[in-house]
Amino acid sequence: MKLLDIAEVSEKAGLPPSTLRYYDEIGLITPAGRKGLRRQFTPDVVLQLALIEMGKMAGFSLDEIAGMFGSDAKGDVPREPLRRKADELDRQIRRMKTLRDLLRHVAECPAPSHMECPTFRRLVELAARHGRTARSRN
Amino acid sequence: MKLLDIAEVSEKAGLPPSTLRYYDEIGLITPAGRKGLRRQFTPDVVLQLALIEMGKMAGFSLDEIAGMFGSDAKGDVPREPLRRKADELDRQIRRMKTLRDLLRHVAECPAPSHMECPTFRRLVELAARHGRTARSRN
DNA sequence: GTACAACTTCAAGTAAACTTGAGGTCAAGC
DNA sequence: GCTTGACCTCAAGTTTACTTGAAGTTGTAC
Repeated sequence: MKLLDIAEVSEKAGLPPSTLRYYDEIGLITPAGRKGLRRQFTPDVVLQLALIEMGKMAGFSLDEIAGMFGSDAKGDVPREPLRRKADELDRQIRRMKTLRDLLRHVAECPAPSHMECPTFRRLVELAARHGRTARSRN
Repeated sequence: MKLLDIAEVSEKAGLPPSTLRYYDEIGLITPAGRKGLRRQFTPDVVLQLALIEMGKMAGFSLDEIAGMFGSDAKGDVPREPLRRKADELDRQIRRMKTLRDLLRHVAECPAPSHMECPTFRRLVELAARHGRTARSRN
């Protein structure tokens, strides 16, 4: 299995080397080894990084992402938290759809101020309700 | 029209007063007036705040959010950027659905390490492709 | 066998989005 | 009319996620 050096990973993942070093430092990714001082990565790391990017875009912190996928070696990831995160994602997807509709509406709507447009208000109120049932304390 | 003081807004919006003052400071929200030193808000601000929260969860910065909804008074929001943001949201929604499926799969999957599970790899590769076509430089 | 480009470490800096704390103001109830 | 608690301002601190820069190391090509 051919190993990649940091520049290759950087190019394939579209992330600067400094970020990869940082991720290594905090334990999000781990080089397969070193050649001299230089980190050598397995090709899988590119997939891992894609996963990390996805997690970030979904609003999870690097810590949370590490919690989801980083705890290999133990073999046994905590399944219930994962299911809860998936549910949280579902709620968030719903909110994002509302926001998308809202943006499209605003781009179309001729009302002078958004807050004066009944369609706009209805959409925001809808979204607010979704938010309320979803997020609680912390 | 009854005005709300900061504590009432704070409670209705689920945000600490310090955040509301900060949002005021950066111009994201604007009190209708002051009673002495105290900010007085119209009830609409609660809806605005819900909107801001949505934008944040969708990964937009406060600056971007201000750009979407803050530029009232000019009457004329730039429509094309809004449509582009909506499109970006669509792509992100797709990625989040993949991530959700991924999480549900991991919660179910008996494979010792995720990277060894072919279903997992397929999903990540799928998502990576989505990401690639979506995000370019900046 | 030496040059050099690409790596390395480590400390410090940056940006966004808040929070905290000290010290001050003031509207409302008694 | 005075106390009090909720507000205020302003500066400084915090967290997350990186980036930058200085100074050192090393694999590869010549």
